[in-house]
Amino acid sequence: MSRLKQITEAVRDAGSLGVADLATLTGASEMTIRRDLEVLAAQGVLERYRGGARSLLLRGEEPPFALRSDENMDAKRRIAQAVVALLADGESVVLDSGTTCLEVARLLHDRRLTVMPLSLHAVNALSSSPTLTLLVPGGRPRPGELALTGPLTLASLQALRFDTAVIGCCGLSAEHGLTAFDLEDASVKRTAIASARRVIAAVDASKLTRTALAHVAPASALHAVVTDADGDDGLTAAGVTVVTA
Amino acid sequence: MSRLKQITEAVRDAGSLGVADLATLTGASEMTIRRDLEVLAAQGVLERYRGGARSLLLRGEEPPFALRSDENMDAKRRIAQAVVALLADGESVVLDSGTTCLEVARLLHDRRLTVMPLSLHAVNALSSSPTLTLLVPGGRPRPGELALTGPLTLASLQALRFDTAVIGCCGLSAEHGLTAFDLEDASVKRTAIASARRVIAAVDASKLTRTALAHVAPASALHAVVTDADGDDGLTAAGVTVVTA
DNA sequence: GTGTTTCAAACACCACTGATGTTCAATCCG
DNA sequence: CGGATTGAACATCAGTGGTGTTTGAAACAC
Repeated sequence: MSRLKQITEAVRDAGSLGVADLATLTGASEMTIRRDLEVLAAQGVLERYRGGARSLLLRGEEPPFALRSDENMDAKRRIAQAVVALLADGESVVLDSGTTCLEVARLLHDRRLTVMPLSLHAVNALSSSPTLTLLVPGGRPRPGELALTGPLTLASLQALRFDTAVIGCCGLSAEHGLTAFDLEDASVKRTAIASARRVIAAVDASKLTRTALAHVAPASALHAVVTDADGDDGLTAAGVTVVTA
Repeated sequence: MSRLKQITEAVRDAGSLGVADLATLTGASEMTIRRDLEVLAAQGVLERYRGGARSLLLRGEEPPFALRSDENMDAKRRIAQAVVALLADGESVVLDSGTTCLEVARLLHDRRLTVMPLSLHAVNALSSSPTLTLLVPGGRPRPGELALTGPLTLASLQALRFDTAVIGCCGLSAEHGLTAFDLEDASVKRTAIASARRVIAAVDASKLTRTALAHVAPASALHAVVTDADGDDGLTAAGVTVVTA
């Protein structure tokens, strides 16, 4: 686990912590801790005060992208591999934001597809590909996440029809369907789903038990769910194909 | 001058050249030359054959972005500084693609503005800014250049009204107005100009004598031209304010 | 105001990365 | 077949980013 994440969790659990405590905890020098706290404060994770920092992370809120990106890497990579196996050459694909979908993007680099990623991270991962046709949606990128949202994004999606939508999410259950932390994001996901003939959800197992604030779509809107553990949770009963990577 | 550019020009001037010749010319080893040629072939600059490479660069065609980006850096930076000095806080700005405008983007990082860049390079330069509101236009990024073009880009521009358009170009003269190498690019620039109240052209002196294929707008459509040398070329007579950086 | 704590800039250090050169076996072309 | 060319593998080296230490300044407590 990276020191940044270690600090984030320690401060979140304690509410607030001193620089010296964090130095002891991590084994790093106080100066390094200060530099880390500066980074985390810039990300909005916590708030500096003289001598320490206090957490700004609320329950039910998502930790910032930079801290999630290297979490569960192997699970995400396996899920991504299973997802790209479901895509046929020549297809047009809309690719959601999030760390799991970013792994999917990395695997698409040499494929022959038309892809519209909904996050600038994925756009950057794909912009050097000579083989695929890249379509960038308009929109306002959310800081850190770089997920595109807003009316320009919705308009870009509504102007097109895709063969497949690959959707990541923050929560998925048979009962509550697909849910997201951010309202704007949810509306983008909904529009992406509406403009695709086939919908694949890429969800690591930790999301299968969670439910987030914003409702995106019922589980029945999904054609396939790719996940890394066999916690089915009644999705098969709801008529969804569950693929275990 | 970078070795890549040196190789590009040598091959362009000779039509084709051997690996050994290039090694002697640049002072690098043959292996390094081969690796360079591989890079340049991937950029579409030249074509490999056993023992050497042949140029693919036509006259009147633009060398790829990666080779232009470090050309005339100081001139570009001075022009960019003069351009940002013309922008007031709170303004909404559409920022064209190209290397000069990328320098402008770098200087906007800490300003308070609303910016829509027309190239992914500029988007990346600005995506970490906490102070400005970044709007990404939709579109298809052109390889290398990463300039956004196509109907999605035009639609994004037409949906908005900007205070100022900062436009780069490939050629500018009082007689032929603003011109660009790429037809799609020209249509994007034209739309950007049409959706802005004020138009600033950022043009280094080498462009003031050149004229490219695609017509964008007459010189009279520009409110100000920022350039690095005082080669006026009759622009002032055409009613354009010329700012020399 | 004074003393203590905390902070940030400056510098040194180290690991790591990316670019380059060298070697050598495989490959291509005449 | 034979010489030239190539690309893979390894060694080397400079540049970079992250970390620790020092030191003077700033902030806080009294």
